[in-house]
Amino acid sequence: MKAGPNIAAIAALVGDPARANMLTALMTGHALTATELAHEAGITLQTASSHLAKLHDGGLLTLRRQGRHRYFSLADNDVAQVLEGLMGLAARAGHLRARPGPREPALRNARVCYDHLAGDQGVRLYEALLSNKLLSVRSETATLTSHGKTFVTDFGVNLAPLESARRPLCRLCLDWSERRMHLAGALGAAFLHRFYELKWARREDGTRVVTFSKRGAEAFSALLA
Amino acid sequence: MKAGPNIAAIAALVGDPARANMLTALMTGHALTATELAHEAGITLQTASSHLAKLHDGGLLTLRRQGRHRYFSLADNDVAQVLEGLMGLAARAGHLRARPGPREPALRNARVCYDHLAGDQGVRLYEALLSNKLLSVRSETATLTSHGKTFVTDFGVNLAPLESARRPLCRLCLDWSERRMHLAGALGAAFLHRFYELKWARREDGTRVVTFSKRGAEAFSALLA
DNA sequence: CAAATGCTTCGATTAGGATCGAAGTATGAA
DNA sequence: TTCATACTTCGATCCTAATCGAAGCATTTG
Repeated sequence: MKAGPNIAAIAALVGDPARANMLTALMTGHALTATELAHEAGITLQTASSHLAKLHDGGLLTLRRQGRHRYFSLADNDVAQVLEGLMGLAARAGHLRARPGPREPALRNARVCYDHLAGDQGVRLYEALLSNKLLSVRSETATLTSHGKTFVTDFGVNLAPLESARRPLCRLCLDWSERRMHLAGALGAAFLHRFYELKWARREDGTRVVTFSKRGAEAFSALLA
Repeated sequence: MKAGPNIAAIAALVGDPARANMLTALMTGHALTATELAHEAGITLQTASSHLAKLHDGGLLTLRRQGRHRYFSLADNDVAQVLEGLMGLAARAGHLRARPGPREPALRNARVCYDHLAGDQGVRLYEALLSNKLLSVRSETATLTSHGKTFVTDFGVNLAPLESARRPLCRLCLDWSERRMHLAGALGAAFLHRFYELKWARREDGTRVVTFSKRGAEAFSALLA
């Protein structure tokens, strides 16, 4: 017997197909109700309720009661990151879902990872910030340079509330498709939110796919130049 | 049904206690035989054989036949990283192993993560390299600065074979205990190897714990200063 | 208040897979 | 060739946990 945390319990939680489907659905970053998650996983409400209780007990989900609804979401970005890691291993092992479908390439190009942009475009954003010296990396949390702060503010993101919040401003997250780092944390979320706001991009309903409009893609490229 | 890799299959592999024990044992980075792993997990050889076949099929383990032994090891650092991530979630959820024991603090201080140094000391090393500008981070793979190359060579690491190898020289890895980045990749492995060589540190038998000698700890601190 | 919606708990069924004994295969040593 | 070691395969057993129907609880709406 070895010392250390018991990973089997947590992994077993993710290891059930129904639960894995629910967790995958929550990777959009949206909070979903028990009913929605049951539908997503293709099981009855009773079964879903039991699964959700387990996931909640295991610390993978947070629960927000609102009226007669119970909204579940991923506990935090750490959970999302482990799920992305598992996706990486699964993709490599060739354990792709039944039908890769036409969405697969779109998913690799740009997708929501909990609440920030991942995929090829997510990596592009992160790398551009680095090479333009707007971001400097040190330990897990990157920090904005003074140039970076100006840049972000000019782009229309209000930094003050983000900086005072408990959540780290900049964090790094590893892609399963790109196998490279991209920007997470409050700033990562703020960027994606601003892209939506400017109508540069939008989320495909019920999926993690993010599509850039023609104008949005051009503006995005110009921003990174 | 969502698009994307099937994480349930992989997670289920890790989700069985016997298999999780084997994987945890392999986090030392040492290759182990089926018999050793069976003993480690507390199961018979037949059962272990079946589990190992599944882990191998799932791409989590690599197999090296040597004589009448079959040596299993983790497929690569990606697998180790996901396991570390799971440990982080498990530790947080309070799902610690039966008895934390006196090894737990030692494990947090310094331990082997696949083949490089993790824990508090691992983070110290990484941060010192960064703040002394011996290492610069960009995307997932950090790179040695020219000062860094001199430093590493002076320390007694032969860089040439590492640089020409297929394995990335510097990679980053996230701790479950420290929740911070530390140095992995060929260079991370080389550092740990050199620490052993200089007798600054040694591995506790059968565990992931790394203990620094008094002289070793002093020398290590001096190196990072 | 009653009715409807959203979710949980209980109980019974069922299926998958973890386990080990026994027998079989492969490699090495004598 | 014979024996021993290292491991795999087969088959039977057993147990956990996933599942859903039915009933119960909570909250909102009318």
